[in-house]
Amino acid sequence: MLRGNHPARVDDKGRLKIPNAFRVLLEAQYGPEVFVTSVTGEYVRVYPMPVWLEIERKLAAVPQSSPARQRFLDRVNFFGQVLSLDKQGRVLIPQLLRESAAMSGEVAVLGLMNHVAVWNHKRLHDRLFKKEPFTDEDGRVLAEFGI
Amino acid sequence: MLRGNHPARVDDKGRLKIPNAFRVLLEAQYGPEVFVTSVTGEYVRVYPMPVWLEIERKLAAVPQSSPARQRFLDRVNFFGQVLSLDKQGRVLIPQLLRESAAMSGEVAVLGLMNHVAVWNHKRLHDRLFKKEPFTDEDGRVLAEFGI
DNA sequence: TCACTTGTGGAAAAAAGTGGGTCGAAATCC
DNA sequence: GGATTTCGACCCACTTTTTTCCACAAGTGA
Repeated sequence: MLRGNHPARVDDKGRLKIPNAFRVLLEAQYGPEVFVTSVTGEYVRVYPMPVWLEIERKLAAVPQSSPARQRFLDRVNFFGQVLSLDKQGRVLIPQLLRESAAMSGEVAVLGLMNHVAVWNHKRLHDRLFKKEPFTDEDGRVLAEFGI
Repeated sequence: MLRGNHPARVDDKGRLKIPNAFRVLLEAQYGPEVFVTSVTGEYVRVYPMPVWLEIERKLAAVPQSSPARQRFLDRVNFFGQVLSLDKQGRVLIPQLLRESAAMSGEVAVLGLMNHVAVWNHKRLHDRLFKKEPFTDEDGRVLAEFGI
């Protein structure tokens, strides 16, 4: 299970090094192939191929796709691509994603159980701590779960 | 059960020595793996892995995550990492936490039953005695509980 | 004082991450 | 169509970081 944030960087060629802590788990459990995509273009998600196939299966099982669901799928496909890790454990982020999701320089690779999300570090930090400052509501949640 | 404050220090390499009083209890009851995180970046919490998994389980059980709760989780994940104690009973605090939570030099390791909180000593002291001076209200609480 | 535990610092080894270079395929432009 | 450029795949070598291990210092109690 993938958890926590391992910082990484996207180099000038657009290659993202998957931090080893994640890479080892991913490869051991799911193999070298991944599906890279984004819904909003704000950040990128990297799914191990088997996990992505399962998601696809679920989506296909829905009998009549609503317009919203259809649009969603179109978006995912617009940005989507099957990739595999190179010998150094890197994936080449497609140009389209690099631009919209600001995949360059410092990024945060977040473990989300069976896949990872990749954010431009600054973008995520601003979002979590500047745009959305700590509130009383947060305090309540904190107390509720003892975190 | 972990209680009280054991001072410790974070060395130049960012390694935090878990005071032995805590370490022995932690390892004996939960093993060497911990989840280190923070919500605000102000201070750090170190959970034995089994304890953290239990919290995760509880969080997952909440049916519809509110935006507040989701944001909260994102924050925890942003600062989080799975680590394990080395042979000397130290954990390497991730850079991100070292910076935001001022994890260097003297720190206070506070026992909170099933996990510990780690504060920069000065920061905690200032907070408790300068920013939040002792008030009549405190006196009342003190009397109420006979502390 | 001596044995023993706890905490500290740092060297050496191993692993992880980084930066390019080359080559071939595909796209682009005369 | 042929020359030129761009881009991605693959590979190699270097640098940096992390881990592991060892040894010593300080503190404690008998």
